[in-house]
Amino acid sequence: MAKPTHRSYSRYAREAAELLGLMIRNARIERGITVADLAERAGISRGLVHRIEKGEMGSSIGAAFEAAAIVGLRLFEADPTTLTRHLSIERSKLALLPQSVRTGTTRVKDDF
Amino acid sequence: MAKPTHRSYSRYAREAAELLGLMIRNARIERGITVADLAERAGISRGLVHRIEKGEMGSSIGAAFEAAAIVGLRLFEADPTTLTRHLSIERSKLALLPQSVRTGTTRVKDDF
DNA sequence: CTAGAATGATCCATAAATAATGCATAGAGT
DNA sequence: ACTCTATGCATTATTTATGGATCATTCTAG
Repeated sequence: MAKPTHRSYSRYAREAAELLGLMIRNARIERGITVADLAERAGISRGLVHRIEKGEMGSSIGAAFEAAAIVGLRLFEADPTTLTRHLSIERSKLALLPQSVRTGTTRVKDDF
Repeated sequence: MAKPTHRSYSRYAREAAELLGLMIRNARIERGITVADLAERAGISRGLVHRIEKGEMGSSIGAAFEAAAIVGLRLFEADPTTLTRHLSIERSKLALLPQSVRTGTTRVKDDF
C-alpha cells in the first residue's frame, strides 16, 4: 500500500460492516459452530474470524463473504438461486448503461 | 501475512462479491459519477474502485462498503434507518445466544 | 472522424492485513 | 465448585493489498 495513514468511514459503512459481523456471529452460534471451526472451514485464521465478527473495516471481502456463506448467511437477503438471478439482472442493467461517465460537461442524469 | 498462497472461495461467496461490485458500478453510473470521482470521495485509489467493482475478493470491507454508501447503495436492502434498527436487533439476538459454543459434546442445536 | 476523457490494466514501493502462536479470561457442562 | 474449552487479545513474521504513476484502449460528444 502507499499512503493511507488511517482512513475515515461514513457511519453507514461502519454500521453495515458491524451488522454483517453480528449476523455472521449470530448465525454461527445458532448453528453451534465454534470460531476455530469456522476459521478452518473458511481457510482463514481464528483471529480473522474474530475481527470479521467485530465488523473491522480492514478485513477482506473474500474472507468475510466466505465466512458468511459457511454459516448459512444469505447476503443481500437472497438465497443462492436468487443471488444468481440478481447477478444476471445486474449484468443486464450494466449492459444498458453508458460504459463511461462524462463529468466534463457535467451531464448528471438527475438534474433538470 | 503468513500462509495463504492463494485461497479458494465458494461459488456463493464469489457471486456475492461480484454482485456487490456490479451493484456499486450500476449505482455509480446511474448517478453519473466517474470512477475517479468515487475514488476521491471514498478516499481510495482509482484502481481500488475498479477492483471492487470487479468483485475481487481481496479488497477490504471498509473500502467496498464506503464506496457503496457513496453511490447511495443500500446494503442488505435496508435504508440507513432500517440498518440501525437491524443493528439493534442483531445485538439483542446476540445477547440471548450462548456466548461460547461447545463443540466437545457435539451438541448441535438442530439435531433431534 | 476527431479530440478529449474515462476506463482498464500493469509495475513498483510500501503500508497494512493476515497467520501463527501464546496467554489470560470467561463460559459451558458435569 | 471444578474442569475443560472457547474466546479475546497481543505480538511477530510474512504475504498481500493498496496507492501512485503510466500507458493502451474504449467510449462520448461534437
